[in-house]
Amino acid sequence: MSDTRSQLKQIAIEQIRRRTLHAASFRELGKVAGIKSSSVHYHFENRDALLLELVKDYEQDFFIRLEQRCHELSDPGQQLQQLAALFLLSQQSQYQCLCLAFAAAGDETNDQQRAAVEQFLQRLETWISAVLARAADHADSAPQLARVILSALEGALLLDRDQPQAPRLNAVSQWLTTLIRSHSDQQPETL
Amino acid sequence: MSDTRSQLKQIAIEQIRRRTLHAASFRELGKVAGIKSSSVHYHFENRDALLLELVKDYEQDFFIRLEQRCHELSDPGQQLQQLAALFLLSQQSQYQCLCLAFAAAGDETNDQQRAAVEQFLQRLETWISAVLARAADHADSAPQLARVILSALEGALLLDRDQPQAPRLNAVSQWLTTLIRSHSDQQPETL
DNA sequence: GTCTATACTCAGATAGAC
DNA sequence: GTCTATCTGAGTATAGAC
Repeated sequence: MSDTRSQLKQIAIEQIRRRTLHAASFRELGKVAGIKSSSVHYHFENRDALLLELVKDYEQDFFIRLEQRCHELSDPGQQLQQLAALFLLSQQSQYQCLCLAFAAAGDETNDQQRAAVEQFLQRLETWISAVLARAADHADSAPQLARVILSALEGALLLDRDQPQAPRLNAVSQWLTTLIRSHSDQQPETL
Repeated sequence: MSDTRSQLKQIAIEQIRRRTLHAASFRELGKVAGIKSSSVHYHFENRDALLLELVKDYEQDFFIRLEQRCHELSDPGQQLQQLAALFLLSQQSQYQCLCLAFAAAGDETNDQQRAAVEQFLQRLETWISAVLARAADHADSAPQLARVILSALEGALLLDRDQPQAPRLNAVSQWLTTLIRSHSDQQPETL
């Protein structure tokens, strides 16, 4: 699977998530990988093609990890916490959400890339909504609440950039637990 | 107040909020204003100085508008709705939050600028928290809930970029009304 | 205040040698 | 696969003419 190629993709992801989309230039990728930018062009048709590939990979990887974590969990509240844990882990590693970085880049992305980002967001919204629907009597409001939760998680991750204590993301994570508690019957044991 | 200077600042704000921080280059500002980039340098020491000025202006303008809207409102629920309305208006005009654009720009900003952004965020958090504290019995959780609300509003605004229907931001706005309803005694009249 | 001219750097992309 | 060399265009910034 072409070692250099996948290495370049990994470097690109790091640049985007730790810095900005803009920072993932062919020159920079080459510099980090120890080759010239012209050699990077050998592995990818152009920059836009690479970026699109990254978004699609990201969606795959994200949901694989999410499902792995929720795999043997039946409680909706615990599943939501796993999602929050994924965001908290990301924050601790000083990683942004790749898709949010794309969203923030605005017209520096093309239509295909924007569509791929939107697909990721809607898939995650759908996932959250399905979890909520199983949690309580709020089956009607689940899609709406899912949008709020996604917005809060993504917003908090971005706002807590350079904030080691992650005050916003922790607040969101904590809020999620209270949300589920009021939606389901079970009592919390130890917090 | 130097017409050209304030015009350049206005153009810069538009570039950042409609596109990205990156799009607010001296060349671009000059092009839109009809002068050369070297002439832009006459009005601002350098780009970083301009950007810092913009963030400080933004904080001022934002809270002036917010206070104007809440001026003769005593109900906390209505005040929160005015905040949401500000975000919805922004979305309709296809404007991002300037501070979120800075946050997303990561290391393309300097320490001073990041500090100014963080100051804006904390001031808004404090404002929301104060409103919440007056709303109900949740005085303890007000600061935490304020962080969730701010994250949700900012996140939704960014996620709904290029989404004319603004599904996330509308969901957040609606969620805010239910929040207050359950926190206060009064019944909603007409939505 | 604005211009031209210039210096330097960075970006994407391609041609052709090895 | 990677290199050098090159083109084009964009960015910050400065010096000095008008």
